Amino acid sequence: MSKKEALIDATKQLLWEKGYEATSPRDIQALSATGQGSFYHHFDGKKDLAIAALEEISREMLDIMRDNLAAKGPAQQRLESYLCKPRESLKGCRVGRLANEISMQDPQLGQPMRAYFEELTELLKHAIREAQEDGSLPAHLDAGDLATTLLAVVQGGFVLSRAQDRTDIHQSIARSMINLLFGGEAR
Amino acid sequence: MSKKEALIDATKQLLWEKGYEATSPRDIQALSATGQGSFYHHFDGKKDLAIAALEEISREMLDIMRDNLAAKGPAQQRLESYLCKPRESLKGCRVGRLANEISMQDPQLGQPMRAYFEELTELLKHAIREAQEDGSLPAHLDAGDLATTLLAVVQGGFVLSRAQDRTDIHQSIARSMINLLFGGEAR
DNA sequence: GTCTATATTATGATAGAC
DNA sequence: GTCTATCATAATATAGAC
Repeated sequence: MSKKEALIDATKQLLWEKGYEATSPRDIQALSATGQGSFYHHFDGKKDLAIAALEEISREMLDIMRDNLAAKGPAQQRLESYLCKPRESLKGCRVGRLANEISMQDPQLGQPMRAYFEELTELLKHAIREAQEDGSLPAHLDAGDLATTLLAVVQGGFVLSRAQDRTDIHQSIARSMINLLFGGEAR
Repeated sequence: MSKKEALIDATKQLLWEKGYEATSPRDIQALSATGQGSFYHHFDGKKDLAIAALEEISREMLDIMRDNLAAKGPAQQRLESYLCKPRESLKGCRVGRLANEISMQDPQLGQPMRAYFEELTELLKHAIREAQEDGSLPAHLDAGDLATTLLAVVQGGFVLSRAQDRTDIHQSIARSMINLLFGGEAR
C-alpha cells in the first residue's frame, strides 16, 4: 500500500472515531506510519485529505446501500432490511457523524456528504415506490417524505445511541417503524 | 449580569454554533468580555464550564418540552405539535448536536445529555400512552419504542438538515409521521 | 473577582536533505 | 516520494498584580 493510500485509510478511520476537528495531521501521520513529507506531498493540507477520505467513505457506503436497496426481491423486505441492518450504533454513522462539524462550515468538505444523502434518499424513494406499486405500502404516502423519514430515523438512532450510551436504540426504532409501515395487528 | 453568568451564556451560545471541540476558552472570553481571571476563578477549565452550560441548556429545553408535552388538551394534538414545532434546523439541536463530540468521550460531560434524552423519552412515552387510552393511537404499538422513534426522527431531521443544507426536512418528516401515526386516508 | 502577562503544549504547515 | 527539523500560531492553563 502506498503512503498516499495509507494516509487516506488512516483519515477514514480517525474521522469515524474522533471526527474532523479532533483529528490532527499528526494523528493521521502516527496512525499511518508516515512523515510530514508524504502528507504535504500528496495533499494540500488537512482539509484536502479529509475530502479525499470522505469521498471514499461515501462511495463505500453507497455501494453497500445499493446492494441492499436496489437488489432483487420484494421491496418491503429490502426496506425492512434497511431498517434492521446491523449498525455500530455507538460509533455513529460514518458520514452523518460529521454533519455538525463539516457541512455548513465548508462547502467543499460538505459536498461528498450532501451527495451521499441525496443518493441514499433516491434509493429509498425508489424502493418505497415499488412497495406502493405491489401494494405492501399505502399509495397515499408521499414517497419523498417517507424516504427522508427513514433516513432521519436511522440517523437519529445513531445520535440517541451515542447520547445515551445505549445499544438497543436502532432495534426499538426498527420495530416501531416496521409496525407503522407494514402493519402490526389491526391493519 | 455577573461575569460568571456571562461566561455560561457565551458558552451556551458557542456550544450551539461551533460545538465543543471548536470552542476555545479564548472564544468564550472574547464573547463574554471577560478575562482569563474570571474564567479560571469560577471554573476549573473548559470542560467544567461546558458542563455548567450544558446543564442550563438541558434545563431550558426540558422546560419548553414539558410545557408542550405534559400540557392539557388532547394527547394527539400535543404529539403533533411536538413533531411540527418550529425548529432552527440548520443550527442543529442544542443538545443532540454535541452527541458525537461529547457523550462517550467523557462521562461527566455526557451526563446532562443522557439526562435530557431520558426525560424527554419519558415525556413522549406518557403522551403516547394517553393517546392510546383515548383511542387516537393503536394500543398494540409499544409506547417506549415509539417514543424513541419520535425522538430519533427529530434528531435525524437536524442531521439531515445540516448535511444537505436544507430547511424543509423537518416538515417532510412531520407530515410523514403524522400520516403514519394518525392515519391519512385509508385508516 | 477581575485583570494582564506568561508558560506549555498542540496544531497545521514549511524547508530542505536524501 | 519520503524523511526529519523547524516554524508560526492557537489552545489551554497558571501566576501574580489590583
